[in-house]
Amino acid sequence: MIQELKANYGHLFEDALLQEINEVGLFKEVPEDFTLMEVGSYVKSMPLLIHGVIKILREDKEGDELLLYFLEKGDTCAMTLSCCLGQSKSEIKAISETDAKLIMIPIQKMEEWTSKYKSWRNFVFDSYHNRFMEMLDTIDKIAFLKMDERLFTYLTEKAKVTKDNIISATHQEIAYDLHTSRVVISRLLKALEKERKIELHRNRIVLLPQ
Amino acid sequence: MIQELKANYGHLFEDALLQEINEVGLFKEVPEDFTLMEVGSYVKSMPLLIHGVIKILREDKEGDELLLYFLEKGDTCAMTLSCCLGQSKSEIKAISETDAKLIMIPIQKMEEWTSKYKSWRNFVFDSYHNRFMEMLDTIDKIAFLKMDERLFTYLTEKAKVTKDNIISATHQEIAYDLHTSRVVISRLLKALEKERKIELHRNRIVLLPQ
DNA sequence: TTTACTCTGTAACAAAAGTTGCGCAGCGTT
DNA sequence: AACGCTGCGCAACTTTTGTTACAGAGTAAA
Repeated sequence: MIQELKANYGHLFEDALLQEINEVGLFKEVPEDFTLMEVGSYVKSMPLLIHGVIKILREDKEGDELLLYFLEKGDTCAMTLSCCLGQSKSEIKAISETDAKLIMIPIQKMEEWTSKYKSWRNFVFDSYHNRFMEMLDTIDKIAFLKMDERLFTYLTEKAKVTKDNIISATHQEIAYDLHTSRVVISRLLKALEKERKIELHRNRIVLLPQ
Repeated sequence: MIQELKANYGHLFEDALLQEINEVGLFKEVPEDFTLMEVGSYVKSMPLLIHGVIKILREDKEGDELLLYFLEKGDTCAMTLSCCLGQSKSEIKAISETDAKLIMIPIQKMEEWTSKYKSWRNFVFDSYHNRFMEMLDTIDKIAFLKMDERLFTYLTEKAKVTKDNIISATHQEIAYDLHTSRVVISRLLKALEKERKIELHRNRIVLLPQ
């Protein structure tokens, strides 16, 4: 584990902290589409993402979903931070978008490290900052963009995080992420295809270079 | 100043910290509708809200606005925190909803206190947590609610923070906060009046007890 | 009082998004 | 090949939201 830890967090944390992480951290490997966290579940540990992509979703009482943002390697989940420190339940859902590798840190260590390591404190603050910016970005998108623009940004961002111009998803899955209906997505995808921005296939969308 | 500081933050901070705040903090009193922060402005100090209500807005390139949430006494602005620590420009706009009293803390002190005082650290983390929850709430509202529900929640929340069932605002002002058009607001307000949830007057909306 | 301005109500229309229903193509299973 | 399932396309329609235009009410200043 130590190599992967160093590769991703070596520039952030001092050696003593890396050592501690290595001792208490639990290495975890999950396949694609694995539910890492459910709404309402208690948070017992905080994940450091080493490899892969995690998508963070919001869910309302009716079970409607909305994609908030993607986490990539080097990221951690601000909600977990927030919940650990606030001792509360998770307000979000986390699902692996690809297979992923994580290091799980027991929450007791978090407070300890916050006083002990300046680099850890900075990491936590930075994470909050980054997630805060992502949230603003998400709000911008739902508030200021129309569905066709949201859809296209969704596709490009998904291509970006997975580093693949081919998006493997059904129209229904995309509709869930954007909180709309399958028909609407099909309609708008068709329009994007007519504009020669994408190519449509079964279970697969190809982003065309502009 | 020390009394107002103690009254609002005494239970949070230890005496030594209160003393420091009292020494370096700048007391500031602003009237209603005063712009405390513009998008793109540099953040030089962090506000602790002592009295009044501040509304936090998001603005896009076209100048379209959207209300994010209200800050009340005991709150601080997470964006300021985030910007101070990240050394960046403000991404939001802050306007006093009522007249307000604040204590402005120079940003240099923030880092210092973060290592020095556990209570300060907790305050900062709690603020992040609270703001994070507010953001989720805002996202829920724009993503999952229709405009009529958003309007009604807006009115009840505004009544709650100002502690007044009479809301003094024009339809246009409400439209700006909810990022829609005046006509839409007028239409929906009329419907709410027909449902006997509100009473409409010029420049004034009365929330009726249910 | 007259004037000017702001705020609100309403109609008529346009655009965007959501809904329903159905047909068919692709694909794996039997 | 026949069957069944899922994914997609499409038409027709409804609802919601946004736009434009205008009239009248309320208010303040001249």
